[in-house]
Amino acid sequence: MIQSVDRAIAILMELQGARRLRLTELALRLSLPNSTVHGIVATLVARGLVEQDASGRYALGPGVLRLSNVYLDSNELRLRSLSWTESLAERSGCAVRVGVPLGDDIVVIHHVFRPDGSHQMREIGIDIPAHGTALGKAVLAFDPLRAEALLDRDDLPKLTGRTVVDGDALAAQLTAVREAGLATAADESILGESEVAAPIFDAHDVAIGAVGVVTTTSQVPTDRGLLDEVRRTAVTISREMGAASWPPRALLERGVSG
Amino acid sequence: MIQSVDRAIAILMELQGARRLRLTELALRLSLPNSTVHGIVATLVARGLVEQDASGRYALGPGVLRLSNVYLDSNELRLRSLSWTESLAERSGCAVRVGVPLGDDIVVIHHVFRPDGSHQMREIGIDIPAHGTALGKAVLAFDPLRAEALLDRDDLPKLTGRTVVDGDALAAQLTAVREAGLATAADESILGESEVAAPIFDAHDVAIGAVGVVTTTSQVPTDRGLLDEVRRTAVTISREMGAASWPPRALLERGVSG
DNA sequence: AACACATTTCGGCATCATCGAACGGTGACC
DNA sequence: GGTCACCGTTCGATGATGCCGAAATGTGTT
Repeated sequence: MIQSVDRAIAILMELQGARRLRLTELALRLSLPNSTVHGIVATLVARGLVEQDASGRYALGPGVLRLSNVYLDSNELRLRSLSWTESLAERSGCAVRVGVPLGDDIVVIHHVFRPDGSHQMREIGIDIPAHGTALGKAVLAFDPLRAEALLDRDDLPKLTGRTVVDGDALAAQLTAVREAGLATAADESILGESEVAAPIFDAHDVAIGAVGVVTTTSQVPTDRGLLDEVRRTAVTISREMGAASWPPRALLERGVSG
Repeated sequence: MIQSVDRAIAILMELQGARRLRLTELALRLSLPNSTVHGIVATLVARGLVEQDASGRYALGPGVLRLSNVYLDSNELRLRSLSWTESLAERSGCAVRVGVPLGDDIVVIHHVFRPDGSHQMREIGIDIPAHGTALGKAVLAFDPLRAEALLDRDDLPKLTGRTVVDGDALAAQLTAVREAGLATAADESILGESEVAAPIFDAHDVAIGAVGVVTTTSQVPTDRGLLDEVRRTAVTISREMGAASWPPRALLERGVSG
C-alpha cells in the first residue's frame, strides 16, 4: 500500500463527509502536518478531483463526477440488475435499490423509483452504514469477514432510535437473515421507511451486493408474496452473475464465526 | 506535485477511458513497470476506488460513485443554477445543460430534460472535448490561457464531420463568441444536435462554466428570443455567483492573446 | 494600520516509493 | 491431458522522492 496515495484518498473521503474544509482542518483530521496535506491536495486540484473556492476552502471537484458515470455504465452487477429491478418495482409497487458494500457502508448503485409517479429523490451514490439497512444486513449475513470486522466495532452509528447497534442483537439478526435468505429493516435508517432485501452472489459465491425494496413503514405489506418477489429477483440476478446455487451452501454452514 | 498521487489519478483516468484494463495494459499506457502500477492499484482497490473483476481486470469501483454525489450536492454553481435552468427549459422547450471546464474537456454538471416528457438520457457527468460543444466554446472564449493551451494542440479530436479542429478557424469562432456573448455549435459533437450557450463568471471575473440549450438541428429556432433567454440565464447565474459585470470588460479587450 | 490566522513555499533528511527479478497461478494451445 | 506462455503478485535493494519544520506570503479582521 502506497502511503501518499492512501493519504490522498483519505483526503477525498474527508471532503466527502464534510463538504468544505480548510487546509488546516484537513491536516487536523488526518493528524498530518500542514505542508504534507498541501502537497497532496495541490496534486488533486491540478487533476480536477478537488477544487478550491474563493475563500481558500477545498471541496471535491468535477473530476470525481466524470469518474462516477463510467463506473455506473461499466458495472456488471448494475447492468444485469437493470431489467429485473424494473420488473420488481412494477410488480411490488415499491422503490427498488441495489447496493454494494464499501468498507462498513452500503453504496446504492441502482435505484428504480416507486412506480406511482410521485416526486422522488435519486438515491444512486448515497451511502448508508451497512448495519442500518436491509441491503447491508443481507450482505453481512453472507460475508463472515466483513460482519466480524463490523461487529468488532463498538461505535456503530445510531441513525434512528430503531437502529440496531448492539453487537449481539445484530449477530442474532444476521443468523436469522441466513436462515430466511432475506433481511428486513424498519425505521432503522430513516424514520418511516422499511425495507426488505436479499443478497446477490457471484460465480465465486461471494456476496457482492444486495437488492431490496423500500416502502413506507405504515404500508408495509403482510403477504409473503413481496418477500418471495424480492428473493426471486436476487436469485435471478445472482444466476446472471454466474452463481451456481442460492444461497451458497458453504456460507450457510459456517456462519459469522467461520 | 506528488508523483505517486499523480500516477494514481492517471490510472483512474485511464480506467475512465477504457472501462476495463489488465494490469499489463495499464502499465503499458503509463509507460511504467508492472510492479509500480500494481502497488498503486492495490491501494486504490483497498479503498474501493477501483475493483478487480473475476478475470483479474481492473475497473472503477463504487468509491468513485460515493464521491460524485457529494460533489453535485455541494457545488455552488450547480446549486445556483437549479432554478434558472429549470425556467429556461420551460420557456425554451429545450434541454438545458450546465458545464464546467476540466482539462480540455467540458463536464456536464447539471442537465434539465427537454420538457416534452420523452425518454431522455441523463447527461450529468459526461465529458465532451471543449472545442466540440457550445458550452466549451463559451468558456474558452473568455479564458485566454485555457484557449491558448487548447489551440496549441494539433490533435484535437474530430467528433463528427462538422467538428472544428483547425486552430485558426476555432480562434475566429472564439472571437465571434466574445463579441456576441454567445457560442453555438451545430452537429459538432453529435450529429443532429445543435446548441447555444453562454459563459458564467464568478466574483473574480473568471469563466467558471457555461449554460446552454440543446435542440435537434432540424428544429433550430431562428428567432432571437432563444438567444436572449440563454444569455439572460447566464447573466443571472453569474450575478448569483458574485460577478459584477457580464461579460467582464477586461476579458473582452485582451482576447486570446492576453 | 497593525495584528492574527491560514495558506503556500523552501530545503535538508530519512523514509518511502520505485523498479528488476523471481514466484505462483491460470488459461491456451498443441 | 500436458506443456507452454503470459499475467498478476511478491520481495528486496537502491536512491529518488515525498515528508516535515520553519520561514514567508497573503488575506481578513479588529
